[in-house]
Amino acid sequence: MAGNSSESGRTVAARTLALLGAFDVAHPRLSLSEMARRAGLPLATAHRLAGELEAWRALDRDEQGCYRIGLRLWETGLLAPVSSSLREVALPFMQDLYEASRENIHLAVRDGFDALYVEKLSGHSSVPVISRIGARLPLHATGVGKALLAFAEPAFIRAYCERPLPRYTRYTIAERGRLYRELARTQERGHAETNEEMTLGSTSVAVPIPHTSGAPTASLGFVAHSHRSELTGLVPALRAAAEGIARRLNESADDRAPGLVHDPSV
Amino acid sequence: MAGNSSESGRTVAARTLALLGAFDVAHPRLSLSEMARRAGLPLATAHRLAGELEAWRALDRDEQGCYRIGLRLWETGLLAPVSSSLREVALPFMQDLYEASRENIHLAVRDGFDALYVEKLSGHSSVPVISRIGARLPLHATGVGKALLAFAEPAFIRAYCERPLPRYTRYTIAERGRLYRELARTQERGHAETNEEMTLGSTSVAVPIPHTSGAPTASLGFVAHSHRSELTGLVPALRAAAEGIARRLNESADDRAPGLVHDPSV
DNA sequence: CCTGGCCTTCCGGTGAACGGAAGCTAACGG
DNA sequence: CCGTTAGCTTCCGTTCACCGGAAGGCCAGG
Repeated sequence: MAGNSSESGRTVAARTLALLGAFDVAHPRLSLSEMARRAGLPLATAHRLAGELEAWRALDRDEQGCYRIGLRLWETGLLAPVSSSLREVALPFMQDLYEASRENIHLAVRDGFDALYVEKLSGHSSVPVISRIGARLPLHATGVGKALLAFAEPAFIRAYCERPLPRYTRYTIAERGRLYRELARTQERGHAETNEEMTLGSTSVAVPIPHTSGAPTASLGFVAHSHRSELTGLVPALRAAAEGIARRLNESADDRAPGLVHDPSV
Repeated sequence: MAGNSSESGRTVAARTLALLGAFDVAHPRLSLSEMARRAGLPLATAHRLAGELEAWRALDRDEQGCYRIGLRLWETGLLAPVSSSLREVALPFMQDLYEASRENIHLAVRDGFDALYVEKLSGHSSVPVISRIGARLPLHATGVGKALLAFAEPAFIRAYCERPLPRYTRYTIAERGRLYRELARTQERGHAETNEEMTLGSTSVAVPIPHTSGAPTASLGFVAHSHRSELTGLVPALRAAAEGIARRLNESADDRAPGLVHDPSV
């Protein structure tokens, strides 16, 4: 920065992004002071930068003057491949699965050490689940998570298991050795299963969405009440959908290769 | 800025946001040079700022080095009220409507002079439509758009009609006087209808989602093939859903009022 | 080997950015 | 009515982060 910056070496861009980073699921609505405190910025600086974000509509203000994430940022975020490609392709398949089963359906990708939920369909008849679009849940205790983890590169699996494995219920597989065995079984079967490992009373199955080269980038799964045990019967349908999604994803990737840049407006 | 800035008066924050603004639906994937050109920035500047955006994961790079919107920006965008409140509340109602009708269902809000599509459900049996989550379509030629326009403040209606009204098909109501009459009829009926006004072969009905005070903030509508004329029969279901959504939205707004800031993590 | 397109790194001058302090507004209580 | 508190907004002199032309790298195509 310039001037009497208290903390040298922090760029304007980084401070601006820190303001956006002050928002999270528990804090989707912040006053200027809260935002400044959470971003670690002096009030006057936060005020100036927030003004610029507001002008671009990355932030909005409600009647009380509190800041919220703005429409333009939401719109821009929709351009991320995870939404514009993956979600777009997967949604019709997920609706088919929903109509056939009436159970919760999740689509997740791996991001760092988390399963990131990209889409979720659920009706009134399905079990209420804690997931939510944009939610991050652990790889070792969810169906979609285990499907992502079991088919990841061995080095990643090892790295994941080295870390502490939080326990959510008494059924969570929180011991390294048991998790390795569970992942090996998942690889053999070709699909992941969970039983009350994240939430008591819920059971799930999931399959990876294959990728042409290497580890899967996404996974697809059902969650239901644990007393309904026919979930494994839905695995073939799940696998067919996953393969359909993979095929469509590769097609659109090929589309892109020859032209490299097709830019109608320039 | 500092230094030998060619264009004075443009702040770093504004340039950073201009880089994000270089992306749109037709350009979700940009090389550094394209991004710089579209943002109106010198290459070296764009390179530096893009590096900061990438570090925060507001941008990602693919195998070829091209930039795309990053996961973190997508995640942050989900915190916008339009997604975290409106969409979350409306989705179960929309699924009910879909199961009962098997038609396309749209949820839109007004943003400036556009209808902004917030959510869309459609099955394989429904007509393919041009809408897409995040799409912007005109207020005078779509069902959800007319529902938003007809129940807006009179001053806004006048301002909208002053502007040129683009024509999309020979059925588009592109004349000011006819549009006024159509909006009056929409107000009396309490719901909007369109007939091939945006797309030949498609018809739609829509209702506003009432707001405690003043103009509706959102609207909900069906789109179907125009030869299926029973769409008006679905209006009561649509209206019931809109009222349900409005009630749930007001409840959650009330939750917020007493505590003003309920912040479990601080 | 040369050429063209694109990405990345370097570096010195300078004006945009910084943030403490003061002013402002609103709500509350005595 | 006025003192107090809490939060937002504005002001302004100092200074260092930013700027971007230029040079260097890299790759593919001729």
